Amino acid sequence: MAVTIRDVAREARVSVASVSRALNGSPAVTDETRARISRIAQRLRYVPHSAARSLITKRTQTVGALLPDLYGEFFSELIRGIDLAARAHGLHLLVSSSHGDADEAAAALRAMQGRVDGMLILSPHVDAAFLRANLPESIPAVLLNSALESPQFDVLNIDNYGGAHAMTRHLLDAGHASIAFVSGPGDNFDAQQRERGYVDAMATFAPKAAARIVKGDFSEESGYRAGLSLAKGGKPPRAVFAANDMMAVGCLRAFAQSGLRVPHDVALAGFDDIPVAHYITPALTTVRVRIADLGRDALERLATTIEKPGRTCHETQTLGCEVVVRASSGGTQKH
Amino acid sequence: MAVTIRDVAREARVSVASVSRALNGSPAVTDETRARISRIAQRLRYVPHSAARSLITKRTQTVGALLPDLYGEFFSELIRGIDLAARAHGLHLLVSSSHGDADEAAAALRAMQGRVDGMLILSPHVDAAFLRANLPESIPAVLLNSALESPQFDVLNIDNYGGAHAMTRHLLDAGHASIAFVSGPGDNFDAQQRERGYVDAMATFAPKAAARIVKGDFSEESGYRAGLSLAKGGKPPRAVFAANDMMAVGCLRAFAQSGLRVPHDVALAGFDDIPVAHYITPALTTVRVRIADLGRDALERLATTIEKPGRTCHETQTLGCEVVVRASSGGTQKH
DNA sequence: CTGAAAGCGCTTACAG
DNA sequence: CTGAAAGCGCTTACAG
Repeated sequence: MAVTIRDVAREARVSVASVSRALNGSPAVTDETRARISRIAQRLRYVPHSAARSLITKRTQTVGALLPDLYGEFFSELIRGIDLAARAHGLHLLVSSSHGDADEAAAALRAMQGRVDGMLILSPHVDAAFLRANLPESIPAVLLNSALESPQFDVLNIDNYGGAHAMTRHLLDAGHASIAFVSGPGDNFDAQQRERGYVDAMATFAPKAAARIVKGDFSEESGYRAGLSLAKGGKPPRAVFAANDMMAVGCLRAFAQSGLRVPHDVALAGFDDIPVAHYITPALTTVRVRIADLGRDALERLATTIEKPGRTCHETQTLGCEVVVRASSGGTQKH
Repeated sequence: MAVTIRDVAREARVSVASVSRALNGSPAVTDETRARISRIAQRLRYVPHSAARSLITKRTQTVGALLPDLYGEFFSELIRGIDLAARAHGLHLLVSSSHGDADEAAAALRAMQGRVDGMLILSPHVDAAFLRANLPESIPAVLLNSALESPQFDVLNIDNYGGAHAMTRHLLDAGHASIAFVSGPGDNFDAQQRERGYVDAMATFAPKAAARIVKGDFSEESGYRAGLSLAKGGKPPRAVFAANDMMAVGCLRAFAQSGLRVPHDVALAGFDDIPVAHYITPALTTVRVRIADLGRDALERLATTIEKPGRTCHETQTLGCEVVVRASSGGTQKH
């Protein structure tokens, strides 16, 4: 049915070995033969059977991305960055997401085994024990946004701490003496780091002002509730720094409803720089994370590891963030 | 290195054939044997080599998604829907995007060949000739949002026409007698359909009012320019219907800058219902497209075709849209 | 430079 | 119910 290497060989009156060599660029073939074989392969629309090739080369030319979810701008940007870099390396991309719990993530990891030459893993369920149990040692992997600091793995993180630290400092520098923080889910790595950044910056640059933290869970709704509680409290802070943009959007709604004007009565800042941050009124001051770059860098690292399996030096790398000042913190409205 | 079926067979003191049968649920194996083999396979962490299996079964348990891009909410939602359904069917998902031109798309199609059991194709470069040249007849495929109406393929479209028609009618019903339309790129299938919907609805329900079309290209910037030209024109329309939400956002900016209040002076509507539509002020009236559902339906169709290759009846199906009334058209603000 | 042959790890008629 | 054997479509030492 499908045309195989034998069909090409027969047509070209050579052995299948020669066809293989010619098409794979082996030097042990005359240019003339190669040209003739190539022409015939093209005419026959021969495409090598990837499974057969994988079986013998032990390579699939495919990388897997294990993600907890596919919802929202963060993941689409991440995949975009990965995909772009994968194309550049001639690698296919297998995605697997929607893992509600550790068992599902483990199953997904197992299902990918043998189908990929390496994996990009971003999952809240991943810890050292999970990886030992579910990831064969032999398969190259890069962990994204992981608390894990093991010499066993390559880890690529966003500088949540530095970003939050810088934002807190920026708000203080802008003259907002009291800053409240709306935190993310307690078990979320990003959320923890951002909170630490806020707390430390407060301790360093405003040692007299008390840190004030209201709990949220990254959802707009939780930001709304946090905003209401801050607005109703006896003494609203001069600035509110939400651990992500969606909660900042919720705060904004709460403040508007409570008669607090942003930035006049209270400055507001978020984290992530999702598109909405730019389009709401007032535009949201936030910390920009170059998510596509994260995906690209992760793939580059993985590709390197795949190509040089001998390399044993695994490192943890952190990608910088950038404070973006917009109207919500009273700064100049920048694009 | 990796554990193979032979290792399991040796350990269980049976033939590889029995291991294969036991693990694949063949009835020709005693429950006892199966249990023992399963236990051993598990202990050894045996995972069947997918390439070897594919080579003989001619199945990869993988579907490919060919997309022009991965940028923005539309594609992330689409992939999310596809991924969810794929998981449910036990299928892996290979994504391939970023095809700037027809040649790149063709190369991507070829590269996927042999790696997937079927394809989901969404590409502006795809037409009948392209598919004839690059898609083997034998491989099941579902086209998304394609102008192609061929009995050769399954096609799944969004009801761009119906949605635009309904929105236009809604605006007219709400009392906005003059409606201007900001069009999308001329060569874009969605854009064409939306424009047709607007034009036809105007002709039917407001035969005396002239249709008024300003060119855009789906970008926020083009919407901004269109908005400026409408605001500056001698007589601004009572309502503006942009062919997508991003252009509506641009219009809003232009109107605010020109001193036109929305919805008081001019009503505004978009198409897509991206998240931003909900969060801008005033919230944007728009046409909601259930993109994740589109992805899911497409995968279901593909899975059906893969499972029953005999089915020759290919059909074109259209997914309905829904008018979402928010503050920008003066309607009740609905969530 | 070219070919015959082995072998990658599976599945599945075919015997028994 | 179980096993020996063929074969899926490739690549790559090994000879020549």
